[in-house]
Amino acid sequence: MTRMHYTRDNMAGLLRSHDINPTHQRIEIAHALFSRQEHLSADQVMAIVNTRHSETSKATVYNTLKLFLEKGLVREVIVDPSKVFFDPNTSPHHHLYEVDSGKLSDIDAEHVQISGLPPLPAGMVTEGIDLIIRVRKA
Amino acid sequence: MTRMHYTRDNMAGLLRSHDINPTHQRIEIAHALFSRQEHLSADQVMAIVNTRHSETSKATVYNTLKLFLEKGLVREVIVDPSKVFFDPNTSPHHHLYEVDSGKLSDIDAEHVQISGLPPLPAGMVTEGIDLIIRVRKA
DNA sequence: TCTGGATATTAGACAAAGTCCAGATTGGCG
DNA sequence: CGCCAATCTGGACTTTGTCTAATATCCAGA
Repeated sequence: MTRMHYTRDNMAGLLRSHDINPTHQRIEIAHALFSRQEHLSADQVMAIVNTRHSETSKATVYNTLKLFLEKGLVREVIVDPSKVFFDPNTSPHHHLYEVDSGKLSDIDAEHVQISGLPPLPAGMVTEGIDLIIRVRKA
Repeated sequence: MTRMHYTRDNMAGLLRSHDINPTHQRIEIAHALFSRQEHLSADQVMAIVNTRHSETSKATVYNTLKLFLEKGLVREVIVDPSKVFFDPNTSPHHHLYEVDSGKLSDIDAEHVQISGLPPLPAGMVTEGIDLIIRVRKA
């Protein structure tokens, strides 16, 4: 994958390619996530988007993040009981969570192998596998 | 491990062996979790404990569950962004989460192998590895 | 250009999970 | 019995997220 700049113009294209109508607010929110390539909570997204010029409401931030999720533009990471993180990296990967600091980082799934899992219950399909390594200072 | 009955008397012993003062409320809460061998949320624990005679306050339920957690009596399972589950099974195992129904079940870790993980950051130790298989109806 | 309707956004009320605190209860022990 | 520490309690509070009804925006077609 070629490196690209996460300009707002490119965001519009990205949204369109995921079948999302690229409105002003959606572009700002996508830009917040993708230009940072970081895991952000809804709160953080709202803070970032609202330091820039245009104001975006809480409802829109939540609506938009949910929309991005449905359209496969971002992934949800559930590591902290108090808030959900949104991850602009949708390629297969796992997570390393530093419990003390709350820092969350990616582990590329390419070399990780999980074997010996029992068969799924009948009529079920895997929606996703979340592997979280929780670490703390020694 | 021999099968045992999770009587309230046995709960007192269990608590003591984990360095927890076995009060009336704590025994009831432990009993709720261990006699069912199920994953329960704080809400569910409170509901169960309060259908029986003695009333236990919300604060006590939360305090007690946190205490059990610190003392290694239960494990925390974070799969649902809206509530934490407490797991009386502390032996190494993973989880299967049925997204639609919210049903959560155990996967014995004995035969599951996870390989190829990168080394931990310097000065960090693993606190736990959470593997969650999210499934849904086909 | 004007208009209608679909889509998107908004403020703010609301809900649910969890925390916090100051006062009341309990229980063990001398 | 009376004391002290540990525990428990109700209720106010915080935070994350949802809902709703009203408004704004956009665009296609006349």
